[in-house]
Amino acid sequence: MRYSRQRELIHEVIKATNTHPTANWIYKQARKKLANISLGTVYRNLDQLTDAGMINVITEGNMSRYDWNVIPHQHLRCSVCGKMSDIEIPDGEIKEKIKQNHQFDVEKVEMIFVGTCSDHN
Amino acid sequence: MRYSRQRELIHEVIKATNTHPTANWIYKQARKKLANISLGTVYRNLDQLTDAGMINVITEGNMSRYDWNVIPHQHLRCSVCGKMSDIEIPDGEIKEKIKQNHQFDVEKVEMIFVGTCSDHN
DNA sequence: ATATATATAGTAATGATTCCTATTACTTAA
DNA sequence: TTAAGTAATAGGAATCATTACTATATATAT
Ligand SMILES: [Mn+2]
Ligand SMILES: [Mn+2]
Ligand SMILES: [Zn+2]
Ligand SMILES: [Zn+2]
Repeated sequence: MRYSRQRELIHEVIKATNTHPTANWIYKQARKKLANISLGTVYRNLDQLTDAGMINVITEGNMSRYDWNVIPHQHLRCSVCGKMSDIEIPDGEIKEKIKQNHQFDVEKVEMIFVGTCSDHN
Repeated sequence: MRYSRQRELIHEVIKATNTHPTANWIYKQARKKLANISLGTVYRNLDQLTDAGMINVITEGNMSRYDWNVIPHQHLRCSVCGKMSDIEIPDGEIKEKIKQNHQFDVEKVEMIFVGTCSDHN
């Protein structure tokens, strides 16, 4: 994967937010710095950055969301405002139980807790 | 929601499999009994059955999958063969901790454990 | 049996994502 | 410092899941 200004910019955009943005949001931000970057380029680089382990992708729902935080963690999604926030859940014990009870080797854990965030009391 | 032969058939198709099928798979099965049922009808009824709590929908990945089992449970997805199987994870304790630590009311828990199933040893 | 409203089939539209291709721009080695 | 060689890009077309539209059909209450 050789250097490109576009990929660096896309990575910077993702690193600058905690909102778990969509590809289109990243595209719009990137265009502010590089007026004619294309949406295809954004998608291609998001895939490459994901494959390289430099970002994470969250595939729940009808649109993928991207995350600069590659340390394993899980998410709370508010069904009222749509905000997605981080939560740490230790999953070593769960993985071990799944291995024992189902003979299933867990590589990746995806938990989404849908509910109402503290902004709506 | 008034009776229709199409909705009954769609529900029957879902109840007859443990594969967590997609809308298109359900459509193809349904056509075997009702040759000109339309895909739009399948989608509309899947939504209605979901809203009525008669089936569940799994929204991980790029296609929704449907589940006759409405008792809360979670899923293992094999990245080799794509098979999706059920797993029971007690989540009451997790929900309580999320409430205390994040002031977030969890309504729905979606966990997917991606890995390798016992068919590939 | 009739009226009313809901559901359907068939088709068009949408929206996210992927694919295609001529051109551009990193990178490496003379 | 050039000049390949090749990976990456912009722009646009294509794909695929899902949703919207609409004229017709059907369920259900009276
Ligand atoms: Mn996160
Ligand atoms: Mn299930
Ligand atoms: Zn909220
Ligand atoms: Zn498998």
